[in-house]
Amino acid sequence: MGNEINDTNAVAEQAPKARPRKVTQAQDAQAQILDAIDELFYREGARAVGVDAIVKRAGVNKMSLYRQFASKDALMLHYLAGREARFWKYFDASVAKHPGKPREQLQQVFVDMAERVGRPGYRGCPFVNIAVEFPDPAHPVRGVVAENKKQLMARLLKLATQAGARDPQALADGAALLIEGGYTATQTYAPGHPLIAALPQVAAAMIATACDAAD
Amino acid sequence: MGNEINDTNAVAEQAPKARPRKVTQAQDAQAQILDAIDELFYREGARAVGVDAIVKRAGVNKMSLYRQFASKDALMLHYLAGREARFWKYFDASVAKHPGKPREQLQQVFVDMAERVGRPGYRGCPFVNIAVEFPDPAHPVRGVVAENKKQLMARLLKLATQAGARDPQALADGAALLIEGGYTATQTYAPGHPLIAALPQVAAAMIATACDAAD
DNA sequence: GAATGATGTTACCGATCGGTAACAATGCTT
DNA sequence: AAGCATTGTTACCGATCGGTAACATCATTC
Repeated sequence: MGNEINDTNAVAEQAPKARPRKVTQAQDAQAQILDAIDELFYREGARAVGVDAIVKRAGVNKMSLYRQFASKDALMLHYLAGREARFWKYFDASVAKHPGKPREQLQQVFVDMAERVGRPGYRGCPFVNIAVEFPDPAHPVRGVVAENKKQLMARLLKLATQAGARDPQALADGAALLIEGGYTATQTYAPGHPLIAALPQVAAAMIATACDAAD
Repeated sequence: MGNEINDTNAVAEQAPKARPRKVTQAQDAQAQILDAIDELFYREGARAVGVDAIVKRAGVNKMSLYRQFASKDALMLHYLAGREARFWKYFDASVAKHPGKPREQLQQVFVDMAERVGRPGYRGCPFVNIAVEFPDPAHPVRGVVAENKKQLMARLLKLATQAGARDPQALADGAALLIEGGYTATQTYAPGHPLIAALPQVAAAMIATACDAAD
């Protein structure tokens, strides 16, 4: 509601010790912080990025950060929540391209993933990265990672079942391994490595073997 | 009242403080340091482990470390060299179990790997981990990782070719993706997750599809 | 206009980071 | 015994880590 932008640019009267001060709404600061960590944590790693770098990029003050978030751990949880939402947005978009055709849906997941992670500068799966950065399984971030992968496995199993695989769990396992492998290969090999481009074909062969009649 | 605490600068006259001092050979200290980093870097991550923790665990002095190694980066390179040797020892051991049978050799790589990485407390592929911890592709450690994976791909391609795959490169790509996926899944899922145990079966199906006559 | 609570700013905390200077003690060589 | 290089020890460096106290300034409400 209500008020206009504060005009801090009125320099008509310069008080001797009064310095123009930028006043930000709490929610604005929060949004800027979330934008900053989404970029910084992903690009450089949560462990490597300090709060000073975060506030600098967000353009807010450090105290503004700590009045919105309890700790850096809390920041990481918010970061992961945002990344998880984005992940499912991608996943659902792939599925939505082939309504009622689970086999094509599963295949499309790999096609879109290969396109996405194959781009130069791709930095890998944020869940994989943060799991590696925080080896302690009891660390809060590990819970978010586990939950994401658990739901992913459930979705894969559902698709494999709907696709008519003889052994749906086996196909879901294979798909899950290929997904983790595709993510990781972008870092150990390279985002543009032919291995990444081969991901859809490898998945296609796996799906075909699992679904087509053989025995 | 003491001014003896006050002067930390000039310690001229003091009682003879003869203290027993442990003297270690340089090579002994070096070996202890290498043992320490092999454990610490792998267990907690190279980024999370400080040199103070290293010298403490190695039982040597910090200066002894810096007289043997130029920097922490140099330590990480030594660590990776050791890990690479161990990796190829495992790989060659799997291959050696089936002389002259490339298809069984390739399969055995997955069987042994699943057993190894499925153990509780497994902390993932050291190359994957350090690549994630140091996002900058120009960092020295990334070169070691790239070289290891490049050689792995070459070995996989060789095995796939010898195994008579119709498209050896496709099989090698699939195998490489499964390997990366198996490593990573131990961290994002868990070392004891059924997904890891399913790795050999998934690989077996992939190998069969790639090698058995179809068209 | 005064009170009030939210925000901005500065300065600081203890701990740890990777790395080093300076010097005391040792062992080996001659 | 004397010299000498190597090793052990302490104490320290500047930078950065995550996090906070204290206070100045703001916007809003009474």
